Amino acid sequence: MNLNNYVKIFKALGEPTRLKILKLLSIRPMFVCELESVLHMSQPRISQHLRTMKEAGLVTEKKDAQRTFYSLQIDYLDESFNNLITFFHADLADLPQFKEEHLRLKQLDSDADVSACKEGKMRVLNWRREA
Amino acid sequence: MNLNNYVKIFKALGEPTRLKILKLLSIRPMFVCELESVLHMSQPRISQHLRTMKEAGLVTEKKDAQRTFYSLQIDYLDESFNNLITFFHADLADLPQFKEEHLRLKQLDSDADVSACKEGKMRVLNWRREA
DNA sequence: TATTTATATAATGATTTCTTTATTAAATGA
DNA sequence: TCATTTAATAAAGAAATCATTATATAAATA
Repeated sequence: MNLNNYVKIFKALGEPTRLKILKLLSIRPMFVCELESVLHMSQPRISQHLRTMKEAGLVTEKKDAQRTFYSLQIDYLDESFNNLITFFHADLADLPQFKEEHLRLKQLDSDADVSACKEGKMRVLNWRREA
Repeated sequence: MNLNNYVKIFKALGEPTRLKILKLLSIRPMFVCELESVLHMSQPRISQHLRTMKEAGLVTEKKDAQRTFYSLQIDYLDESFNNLITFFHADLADLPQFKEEHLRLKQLDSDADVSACKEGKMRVLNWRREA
């Protein structure tokens, strides 16, 4: 899983209306109009949040005639949590998206001049002054 | 833990720059200037994101002379994940913040007229038409 | 077929978020 | 003391997000 995926999932979770919807769906799958009745919120508001969560993979939908039935994907949520923890435990060298950062961190940890601020003497090799 | 807490934590996680900072802090605690060097990002940008994450409880700081040393609170992250899963498994009746929703859901599940849209005949008791 | 129902989508405005550019503050060192 | 280093904070503008109102679409029903 890449960074953008995590951003999508956690951004979807970081909003009070969406958390309320998810809590209700944790009880049982529901139609949009049921969420509307229980939450006392407008239908577009609920539909738009459901779309965000669908795109994040947190819910799935199933059409039933003109209604739409939404289900919480608790397993995907759980898996995403585990993946993020794994991501934090991963070696930087194994994360292609952190290639540059990995190189610079190695420098920082090995090269006294570059590590600079660690010794309180950042002077010369500050990247802000390069090119 | 209440809803606002979850919002803070997940909002903090749902942003690419912050995820990158957290990944670096997962390797070892760092000074702001180290993050700056490794990420090649401006100091205020990093400091502001660190503040957001500190307020969410994801990182802690320790002053060392004029520098600040930031640490990832991976245990708190893990605990928060578990808490959210527990929240989703909790009985609605046990969540004071969902008192109204609990009542309305009981109605929905028991009262044919109110459950309305489930049967495809939402007509009379739509909350939008009340008062 | 015309109307109603259920939901999605679009448009708008208000608020929030993010980044940059200053500025401030506190500790260090010449 | 005066300049430098490190980091926090403030101000400002651009972009994204959220809720509302309005509209569109598609299925169900009268």
